[in-house]
Amino acid sequence: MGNNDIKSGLGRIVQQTMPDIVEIRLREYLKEQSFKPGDALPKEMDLAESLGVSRNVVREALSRLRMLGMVETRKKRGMVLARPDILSSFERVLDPLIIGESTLRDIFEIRLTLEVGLADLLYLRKTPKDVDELEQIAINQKVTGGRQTFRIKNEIAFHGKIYQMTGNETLQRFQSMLLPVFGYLVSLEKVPIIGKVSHLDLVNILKNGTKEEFRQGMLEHLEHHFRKLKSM
Amino acid sequence: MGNNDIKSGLGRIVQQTMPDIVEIRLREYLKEQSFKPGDALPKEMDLAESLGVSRNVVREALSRLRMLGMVETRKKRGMVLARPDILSSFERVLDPLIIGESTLRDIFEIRLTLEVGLADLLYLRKTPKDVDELEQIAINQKVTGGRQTFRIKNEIAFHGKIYQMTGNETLQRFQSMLLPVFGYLVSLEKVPIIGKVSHLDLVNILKNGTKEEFRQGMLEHLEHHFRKLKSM
DNA sequence: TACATTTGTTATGTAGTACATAAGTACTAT
DNA sequence: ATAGTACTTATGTACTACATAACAAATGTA
Repeated sequence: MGNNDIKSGLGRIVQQTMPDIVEIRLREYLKEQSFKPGDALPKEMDLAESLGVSRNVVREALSRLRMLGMVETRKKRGMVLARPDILSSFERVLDPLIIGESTLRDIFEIRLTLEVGLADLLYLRKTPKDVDELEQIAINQKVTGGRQTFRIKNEIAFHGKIYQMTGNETLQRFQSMLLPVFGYLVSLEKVPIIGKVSHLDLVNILKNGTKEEFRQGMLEHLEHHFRKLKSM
Repeated sequence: MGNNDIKSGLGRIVQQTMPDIVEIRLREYLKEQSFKPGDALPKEMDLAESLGVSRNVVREALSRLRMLGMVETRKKRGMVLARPDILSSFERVLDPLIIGESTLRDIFEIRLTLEVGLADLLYLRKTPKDVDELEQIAINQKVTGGRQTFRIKNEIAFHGKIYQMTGNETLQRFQSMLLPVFGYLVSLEKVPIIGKVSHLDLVNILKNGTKEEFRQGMLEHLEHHFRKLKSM
């Protein structure tokens, strides 16, 4: 067994520092006291005193919560619990160069899973206007044709539009922040392969076909990706 | 137009503090210099001097990156860039009591989307052993029967097992950290409704049926949830 | 020479003080 | 009563000091 196995199996023992502890305590405190967005928090000095640490440490912990959007601070008025944006924290660590290869593949699979599963939301919320716009994108692709950069841009536009049509804002933002990851993966491909079902085919299904047909169509559109997964 | 519209439309102008700026600068720095996991960072004092800020500010920024798992610090050895766990940062802000209602619904939809789309991965990776275990869970449910707490626990076990069977670790962890959210949503339900397709039905499809049948089965299993979405 | 122990150096971790700044609050004058 | 002023207070930033851990070098011993 190589050294790598040990590392990934055990992970490093990280000595908890005071800010770590204070961060956790603060989270617990906010929960226990069932703070709601808008409520005011005690001031830094009081917290430091209660916890028996320096103001410095408290500030580090607060800085973290602030970064996550859990609290906002204003001079003199003190701190207020806020409603964090769940995805912004996610975005911060999502860099294809930093995250590991297995995670990269996981994320790719999740995308495929989502797009095949999207059919129901799509048929629930799609509007004729949306479908028209999607068609325009698909047509544009056919016109501009093969060139690589255009192809990728259009690919993004098409699939992005589909996510947007679901009316699920979180999903949409999730997809948009995954784009760099896919861009990275596509750049690794040497020869771009085109699926059996084209974007225009998908649009036509959306116009006249059923949910099941769309799912099947999307599946075939993405099929070569799934084939690649099989061999991994 | 009510005050609420203004608030949600504009959002608060947040004055950027020095730690905010330093955090961003550090990220840029890491990217530009194309640091790889394991590489050593400059020491705090050097950073503070280069950036023209106090060590305090640098430490706050570093504390944030440390929380996200982007850097690890060890006494004397300095800091090294680490491979962040993309989901742990996510987990920190995922509290059903804090996140807004619309986001809650979005997440719920994402779960449904995922589970319907899972079929392909599932058929790609499932083993007879997995299917047996899943069957056991489904049988247990039938035996223990109706009691509420058991029912929920079993529901979690069943769907959790399915995620596990996909072999996608990220997906699995994602699901497990969403559990509190669903627990919260279920607790809001007054009368639990059972889908047309039971867990045992799904197991049988997994044994003898096709991917398409499974997708259809899962869809009907979750159908009452989709119905609820329609009326929102 | 090889190994164990001690000492020293250095970078991070924590505490504490000081002051700037912004945002309320109370008070005053027209 | 309103406008303007002075005061108060909590956060933001800087600086100093020292504890602690980890590595490095030097010293001592077999």
